[in-house]
Amino acid sequence: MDAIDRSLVELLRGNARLSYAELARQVGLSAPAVHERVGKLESGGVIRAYRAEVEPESIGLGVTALIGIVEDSDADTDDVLEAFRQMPEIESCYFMAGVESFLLKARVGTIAELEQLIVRLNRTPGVASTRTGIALSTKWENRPQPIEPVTS
Amino acid sequence: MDAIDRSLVELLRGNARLSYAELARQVGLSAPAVHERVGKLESGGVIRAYRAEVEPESIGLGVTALIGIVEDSDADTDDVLEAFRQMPEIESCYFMAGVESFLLKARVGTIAELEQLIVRLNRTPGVASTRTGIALSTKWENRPQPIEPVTS
DNA sequence: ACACTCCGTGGACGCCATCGACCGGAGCCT
DNA sequence: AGGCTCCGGTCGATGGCGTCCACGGAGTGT
Repeated sequence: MDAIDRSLVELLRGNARLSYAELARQVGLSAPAVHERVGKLESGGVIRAYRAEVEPESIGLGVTALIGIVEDSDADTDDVLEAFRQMPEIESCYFMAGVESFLLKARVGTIAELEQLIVRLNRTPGVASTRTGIALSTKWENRPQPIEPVTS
Repeated sequence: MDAIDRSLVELLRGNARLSYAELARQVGLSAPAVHERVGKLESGGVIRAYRAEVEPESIGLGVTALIGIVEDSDADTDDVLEAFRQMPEIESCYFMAGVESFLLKARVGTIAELEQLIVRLNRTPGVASTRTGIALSTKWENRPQPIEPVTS
């Protein structure tokens, strides 16, 4: 993970569809060298995936909610997690410090669907209570921040 | 935005680096047809960007926090937003219903940096108070959910 | 029926991805 | 020091891909 690798990661975070040839020009290596480096970043787990970022409304997901979860004192956290994993509406899941063990980011089409999701969450074994906040608008999301040149 | 467009969006959400030729095979069209459709999805704002998803720890961003912001009663929301926009640590920014006007997802390298960020947030004109939750671990993030075949 | 538009196909051509061969420097053993 | 090995790069070749363009059929309004 040297300076060139960091440049490659930064370039691909900005535009995942850059060709190897273009990446090579940007970092001053040959295309095969870049190909190999990127391959290692992928198999080494640094690059997890390449995703198109889509306007949620246009795929029928206009409602974004952030939901805090309080667990029962005797809950099995792994089971709760597994239940959440089965709910495709939950796009992100953080295990948090604090009273609320989890914070979920969920996306649904309508408020009615959100209601159903919350009911399902509250019914989930191990879940004591939920607290839902609705995002009225998303100002930005997953903005990549420039990589600080830390020598590691 | 027909069924084929939805397939293309779904394929690219799963893997943004698929070639046009491969997309074409998957949806049963020719490569130029796919090229044109994807171009229209991009310029029409449906596809906003293509990003590599990176393991945050490996780029020195091991600490994730979710921060709720309460505004002063006389705050100018646009100014507050603009101040947030200047802080690269803030990866996502949602305008929320409820007492906390904003919910921010921030990523920093260390707890010390988080402390500095919180201080800066509290000093920001228009910000009355902040409430920070620390993510101990990220179970998953930005998992794409399958597109429901809504006819719109 | 005609013309127009939209959206696709097929062909062509230059660039790109990817493989294999080669090469030079770093580290190490003798 | 000399030489071995390994790592990681360049170079060259080739098959596939991206992308432009000309063409054609379905649907539509006049």
